[in-house]
Amino acid sequence: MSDRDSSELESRTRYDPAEVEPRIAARWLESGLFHPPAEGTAAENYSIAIPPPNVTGSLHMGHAYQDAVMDALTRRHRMSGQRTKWILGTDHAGIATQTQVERLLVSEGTSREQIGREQFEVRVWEWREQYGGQIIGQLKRFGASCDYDDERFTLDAHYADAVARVFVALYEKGYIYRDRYMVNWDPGSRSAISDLEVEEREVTDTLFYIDYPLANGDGLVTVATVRPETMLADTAVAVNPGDDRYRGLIGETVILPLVGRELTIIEDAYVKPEFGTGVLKITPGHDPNDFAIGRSHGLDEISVIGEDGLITAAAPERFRGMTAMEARAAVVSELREQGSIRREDPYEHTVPFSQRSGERIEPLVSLQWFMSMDELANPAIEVVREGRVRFHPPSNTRVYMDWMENIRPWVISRQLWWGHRLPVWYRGDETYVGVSPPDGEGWERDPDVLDTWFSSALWPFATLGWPDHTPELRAFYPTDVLVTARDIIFLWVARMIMMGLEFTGEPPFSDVHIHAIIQAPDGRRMSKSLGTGIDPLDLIEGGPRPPVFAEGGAFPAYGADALRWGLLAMASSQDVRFSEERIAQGLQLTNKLWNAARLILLGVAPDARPGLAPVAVEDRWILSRFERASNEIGERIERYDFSHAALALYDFVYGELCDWYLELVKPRLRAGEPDVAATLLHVLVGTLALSHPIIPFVTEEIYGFIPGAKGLLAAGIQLERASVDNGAESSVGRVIEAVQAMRAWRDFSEVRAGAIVPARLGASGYDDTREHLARLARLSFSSDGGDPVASVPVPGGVVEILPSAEVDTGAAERKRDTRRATLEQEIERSERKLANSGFVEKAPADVVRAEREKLERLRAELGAL
RNA sequence: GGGCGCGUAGCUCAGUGGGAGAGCGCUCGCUUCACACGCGAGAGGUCGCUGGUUCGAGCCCAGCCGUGCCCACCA
Repeated sequence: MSDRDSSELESRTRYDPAEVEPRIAARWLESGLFHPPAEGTAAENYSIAIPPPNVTGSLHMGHAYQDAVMDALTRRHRMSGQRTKWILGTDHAGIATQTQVERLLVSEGTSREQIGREQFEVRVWEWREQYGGQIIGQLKRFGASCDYDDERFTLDAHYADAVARVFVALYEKGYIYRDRYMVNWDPGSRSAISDLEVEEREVTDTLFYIDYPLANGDGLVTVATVRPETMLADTAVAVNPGDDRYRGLIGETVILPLVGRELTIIEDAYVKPEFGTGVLKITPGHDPNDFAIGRSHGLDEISVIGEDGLITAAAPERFRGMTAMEARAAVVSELREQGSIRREDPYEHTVPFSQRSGERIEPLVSLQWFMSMDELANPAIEVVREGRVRFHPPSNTRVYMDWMENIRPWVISRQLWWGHRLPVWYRGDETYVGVSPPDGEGWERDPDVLDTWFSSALWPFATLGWPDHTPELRAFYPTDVLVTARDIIFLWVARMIMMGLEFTGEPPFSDVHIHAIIQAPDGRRMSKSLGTGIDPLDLIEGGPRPPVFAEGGAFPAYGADALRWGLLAMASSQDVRFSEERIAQGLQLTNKLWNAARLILLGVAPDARPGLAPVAVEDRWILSRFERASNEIGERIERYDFSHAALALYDFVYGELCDWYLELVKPRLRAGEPDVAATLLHVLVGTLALSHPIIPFVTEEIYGFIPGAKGLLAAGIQLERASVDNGAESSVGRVIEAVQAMRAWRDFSEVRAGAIVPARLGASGYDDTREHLARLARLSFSSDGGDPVASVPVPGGVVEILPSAEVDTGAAERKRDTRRATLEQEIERSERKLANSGFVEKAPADVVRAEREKLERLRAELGAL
């Protein structure tokens, strides 16, 4: 270590992430370490494809957590020497991006319709130029070790070509087809959307009971509906075939009020006799159930509500041009006037809303492109069943299977302008589907674009150059693991598996880690619109504490390491509340590690090097404990159990390395013992390497000060392994217990904190650690002296406290009484347990033996008092 | 309606059959030459409720209560 290093370490008494992290991030990026050569095979290499964030989005807490997980995995594998690629890119995010730009246009007093499609696309690309780099910059600041030299975008020319090829191939196989069918129409985005983009919300509507007179004038039937305006499109009335009340009416006709159309009374088992009146109006044009019934009975499909949300020419003249809600009011008012409404009840139920626009879904029959999923689903079910793709935790397997086994066709066309335009052209009745435009005159391209998730489904291989047989594809596909939250298992994970199998013959990853969702501190969803979001960058660099926190004020600059550690530590179950305390704990950990390193690096000789040369029992102890911690943390990470890995790391650094080992060896370090310097450096470097995947910045920074260290810690290091040493563990474990017992006694007995207390060691097993006990408990051992004023039990015997001015005998006496009472209680409990014949006969022998030994110990201690 | 979770110290959470733990907060004591974003020692839980299995239950089983999320075509 140079003098400059030394004086720098001397002065930097606190770890300052705000100063360190940007500097380290820059070194990583310059190193080229994150851009692996496209060599070897996917089996020997390691790769993860990032769930591509929206191109114009910014890093939110979900990303931060997910990226901490992926980076821990990526860094760990890279350090082990594998070629490791974290595939990076962004998603064009059709509806989301288009909506943002449309909002901008509105604020400029124009609209996409006014400026036209071509100009609109220009504006979106401009928007992308302006905001597209933001999240990438944030990932760099976060320390995510993605391959930034190889960034993809789902609308790149090559990617677009892959999308078109997939479309054409599936069309040629007959899986993709055009059809008039009922879809979820989102009036907000004026597009069809898929079932997965719809969410059900509780609303209170009015249930209207409306009389439909029989055509023969002989009475009427009453139907119940919450959407009276759709009656304008009724094409039948249905009853349950087993419903005796209406059996005689089947085949009869009723007159549709306000319209006058004759409707046949049909029978269908779907109708629930107990609901309403047991008579259901059938509106195939505006209700998914009615649509199905209509198709099976061959009914007409009338659309009285158009894609613009207005009443169409299919309805009576006087309703035309009204919005659906206006039409409802008009219909109800006319029905009321003619006395056709028999009842109105408030009715609570769930109705579909668009997740995107938040508007109520209008089910419509529409001409759209669909994709049949059954053929693709079967192999995707098979790979999971065979365990070639595994979910972690495994409970998600069932969620996946249930959905896949009941999969329905997917509406893939969207009436948007931002996205992959369908590779489809029309001329009169002709349809042409191909990757390039058809020859000849008069062809018109389909204006629609594909659902964003269609292109996302190709992500793991389209990013690597598919359909070309690139070296990247060979080296990094299939990827190893997919890390995501459970909300996109269907939207994305399932579809990637299906597409991967169909087009590459292999599943795109072998493991799927479904991680916890971080909720706001108050338990609500973290979301910008709810005001419950927390910006990860505010935690990293310091920023205002948002209103979800009661305290207010500003976050300190915790740094990316603290955020990463905190997020990993807090998230074990499927939902977890955000806890700022955990982030603060992460900062403590980085500061602790920094200062432990300062102690070691400023204490050892300049020519000291890491080495395995344990001489004292505590050296063997720390090496053994490190070995265990290393194994445990490694296993936890490999099993996607990041919270326990993070907590185990904290426990090792605090509870073993700093609290005990460093305290135990301070005298030897000051004395300049070369062996202890070697062990200290060895353990320090080992700890840095072990923690690097979780807290990369501070570990890299410290590594730069290790004497003789070359290159980057992120590249991995060679470290000789020690072995577990049970003897050393038990010997040091014993002295730790003894020190704690002595400190507790001192505190209780009100002995002055700094006082050295004369004592006599009346316990065995301290041959190697007698001096440690004396120093850490501030005792001065002697072999003579008068009667002890107190006797403190420690493992293997007692420490007898000799009279001195430092010890208040009254306090010592109180201590003794308390201890006596505790001992008596515990002895009674233990005796009772051992007197229980059931326990002695049935419990395992070692449990019983341990209980007997404990009882003896307690009795001996009581005797000594 | 079906499924997946959760309910343990004031707060956020570990703990899956043999004497209740961590971090933060709180109390007491320490300006001990790595760190006051520090060190040491404490106080504080009938482990949601009720039954059951077991020699023994925070942990296993059943039911109930509370709470969060996902899926689902009852007008």
